[in-house]
Amino acid sequence: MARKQGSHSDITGPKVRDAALRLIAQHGYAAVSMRQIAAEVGIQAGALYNYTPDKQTLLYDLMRGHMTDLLTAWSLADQKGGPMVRLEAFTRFHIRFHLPRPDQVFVSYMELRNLSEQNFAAVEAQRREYEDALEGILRAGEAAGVFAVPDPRITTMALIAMLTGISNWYRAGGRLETDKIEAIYWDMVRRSVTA
Amino acid sequence: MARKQGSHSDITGPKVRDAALRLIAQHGYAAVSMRQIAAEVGIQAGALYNYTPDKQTLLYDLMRGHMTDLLTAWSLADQKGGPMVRLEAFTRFHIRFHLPRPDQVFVSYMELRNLSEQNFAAVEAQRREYEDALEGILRAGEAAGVFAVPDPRITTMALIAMLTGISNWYRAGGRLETDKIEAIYWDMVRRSVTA
DNA sequence: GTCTATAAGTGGATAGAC
DNA sequence: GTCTATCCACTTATAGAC
Repeated sequence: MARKQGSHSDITGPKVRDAALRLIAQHGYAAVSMRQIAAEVGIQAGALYNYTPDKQTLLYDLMRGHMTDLLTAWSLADQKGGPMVRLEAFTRFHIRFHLPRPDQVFVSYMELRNLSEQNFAAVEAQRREYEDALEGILRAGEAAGVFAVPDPRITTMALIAMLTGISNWYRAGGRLETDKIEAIYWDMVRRSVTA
Repeated sequence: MARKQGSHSDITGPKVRDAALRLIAQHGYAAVSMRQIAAEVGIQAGALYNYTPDKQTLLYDLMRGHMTDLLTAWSLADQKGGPMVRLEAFTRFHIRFHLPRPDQVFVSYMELRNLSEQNFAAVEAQRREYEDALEGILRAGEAAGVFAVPDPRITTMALIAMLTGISNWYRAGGRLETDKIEAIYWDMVRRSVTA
């Protein structure tokens, strides 16, 4: 189907988000200008405002979208079964989901303070929902006598920090395959919650 | 000893660094202006340049100073003894050093990308030195048969991420005492490196 | 949908008076 | 050592032509 010259909203929209994500991950939200994003896309700065009402909303959409993707993917990956099975599923899921998305991880953990109060609250609620998924698994395991976890909330924060920290050093094509990384971390997670 | 009016370099210098640290931790390096820092100190923006040649150097001094303090403190806290003793010392030291310094931790981990290439290399070398201290303990324990650590480098990164992550949720005066937090994390660390 | 032009304001940094 | 005043590059966002 023929399309009018200059009408590219269906392709330019994603390009704007991609460029914004890459540039913000590299330089930070405050350090990136709308002109830089526009230049990366190949348009003028004014045209960006066809795709976002303002810069703040652009950041919010990136972070909100990442968390929504994460929660949706986990709801599909969550296993039926005992706490040990579910904890292994969570561990492997977290690694597999985050490793291919270094820019999203970086932006989602570094730019929280640049969200407006309302936008921060919304993203924080999503993060809490994800943390609660792990905490629920730990509590189920503690109740079943499979885990020895004196403080499930603290252990949740400790495990998520440990797993998310992979993104600080992992580089695609590096020394270790994803499978090997999963195995090493699952080993540590399992040992740290069992007596 | 009498002092000339308006001559306050010995007190203004620290006030500039304190204000910069607090503001950068809260809003981010790129989002904080020299005018804001000056206002926080109670001077005009131009006077800041008596204490730093430029904004970049101010950030570098904060991060460099924090890492120097960390390395110096660890060199004093490092225990003689077996790997288990030293690992516990490292774990408790890391927590005790970082918890009272939330702003330094935040800035040192979030603003790396805003350092110039040279400044980044210098800070990164200090961070590597600290990581290597832990890695050395893990390797000694593996060699002695005390630990079961298949990949000491990965375990180093995992443990530091887990411990540093405390700063993401810890608030002074919260539910848990520092001693209790130390105990919970040392328990997890110990279990995760032993078979 | 994209462009050019522009409004209105802020950024880091410097000069020179005191 | 601190001030005021200033330079000028750069910021987000909008208006209106095409």
